[in-house]
Amino acid sequence: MEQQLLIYNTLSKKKELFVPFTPGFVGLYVCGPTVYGDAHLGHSRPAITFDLVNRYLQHLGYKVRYVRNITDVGHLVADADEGDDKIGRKARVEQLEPMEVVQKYTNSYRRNMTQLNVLPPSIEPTATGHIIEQIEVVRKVLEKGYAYESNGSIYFDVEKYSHDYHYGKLSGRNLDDMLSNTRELEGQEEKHSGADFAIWKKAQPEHLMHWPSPWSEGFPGWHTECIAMSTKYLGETFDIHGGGMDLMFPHHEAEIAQSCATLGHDSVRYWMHNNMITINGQKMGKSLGNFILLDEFFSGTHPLLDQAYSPMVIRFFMLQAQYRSTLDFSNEALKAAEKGLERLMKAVELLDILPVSTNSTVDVASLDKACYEAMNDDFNSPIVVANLFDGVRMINAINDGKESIDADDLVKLKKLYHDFVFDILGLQQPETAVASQQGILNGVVELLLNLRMEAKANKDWATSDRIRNELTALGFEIKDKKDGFEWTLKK
RNA sequence: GGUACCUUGGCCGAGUGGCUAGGCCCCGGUCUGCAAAACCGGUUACGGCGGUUCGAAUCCGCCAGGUACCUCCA
Repeated sequence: MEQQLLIYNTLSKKKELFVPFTPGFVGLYVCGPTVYGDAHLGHSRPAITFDLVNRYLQHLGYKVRYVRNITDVGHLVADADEGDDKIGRKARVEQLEPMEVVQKYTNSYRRNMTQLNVLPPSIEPTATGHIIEQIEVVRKVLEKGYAYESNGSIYFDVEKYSHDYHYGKLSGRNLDDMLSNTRELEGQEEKHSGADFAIWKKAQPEHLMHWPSPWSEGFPGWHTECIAMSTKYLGETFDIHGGGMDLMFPHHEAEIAQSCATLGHDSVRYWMHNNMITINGQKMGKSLGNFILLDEFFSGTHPLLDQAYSPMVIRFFMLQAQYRSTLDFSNEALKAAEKGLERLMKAVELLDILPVSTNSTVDVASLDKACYEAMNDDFNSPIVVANLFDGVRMINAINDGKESIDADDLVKLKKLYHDFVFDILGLQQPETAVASQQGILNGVVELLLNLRMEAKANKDWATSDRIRNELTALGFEIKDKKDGFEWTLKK
């Protein structure tokens, strides 16, 4: 089935029909993390957003090359250009080699992403692995005349660029406003204009990370890594570039500038930006001190958290909001997501034991259509989830004998849930208890419940209630049936 | 100060000119010895004031409140 996918393009501020540059193939580039600390909740938003994009494009049959970089150099701390490199500073604080810092936090980022069931990208290039390519970008910008050297550093000449191209077209900014509003910062005497930005920085003696270049012993400046790596792996024109909204300016604006300056045209056809996560209505941010690490969510150790939340609850919680909306965190909202996910997953399990009839009283085709329509409308996952919950009611009704389904529809329904719940939304059944203990546990519980059956037969309610209540207190859920029982161990 | 966005029921969140998503919570009912689960039903909405329209949560204006970006940020 041919799907007409609409993607909201931040550049045009409109939903546009997605047509890949090369039929059947999609090039997807997403700004990854700067690895100088453990991943927090904010990192999971773009990761999950573009995992959804990646998964859905693949589901539609596209061959996707998904590139997500690891930034391990080149992001400066502090306001002025002469601040430290984040990685270098962290290395000094932790008494580590810079690459040890990089390795440590790359590992923890990948571990968290796996926990969230985020599929690994096809290529995960690092900035330090592409110094040569970045130097080449700087060289080309110089060659085209859109940069100048100043004391061993190279600056992008924004004013000159804006004569020939539109600087600010992505973020809706205008250069004159920017110039008149630019803060007076120290260390800018090397720049011709406040709007200019360094694309190569001469290293000061205290810098731990530096490389030789035609201009100085130094390190890449801002925004060059993405253009260098996206061009290398996806070509001079590629389909989708994603990232957080906070990167629109200056990062992505500067990427466009470097791309136009070196290639003479835009590289990116569809710009996608996920919105921010807020906590009590305020953005999470390192400088605000209100960010919660993913590991803290999974263990429930942060003071703001009432309890631990499993990675799948975090994932499901995010998918219940559209990626372009802000999403406000609260314990109440996460607990609601946890219960909802449990209800959804129970229904998915029921699919395997649903009674089959000779005719259907349910409309699987409409449900299927509604799910695809939601995804095709700029990846509207909350609508998909809502549709899946409509289906949960359908599944439960069939299980209760109030509706019926034929074999053909049941196959379609199973495929629908498999495709959307597992393949596209990327949800997983919660991990089961250790297998070796499972069998013993089953036996013990069955024994107790059989005793309870006997007590019930004798109308010994005190005994039967005691067994049930104490099992419930231990975390079991007991369901009485007409001629027996069912039980599950929650969590 | 400049620019952009947002304000939906107890909570989270879709929708974006008429047919009032969905989840969680709450209340009733069916079932049950009682519960739980499931199912059925119900309650509570579109920040305020104007305007356009046969009709506005949806379009326009003003006001109020909030958020983000403006070289740390996902």
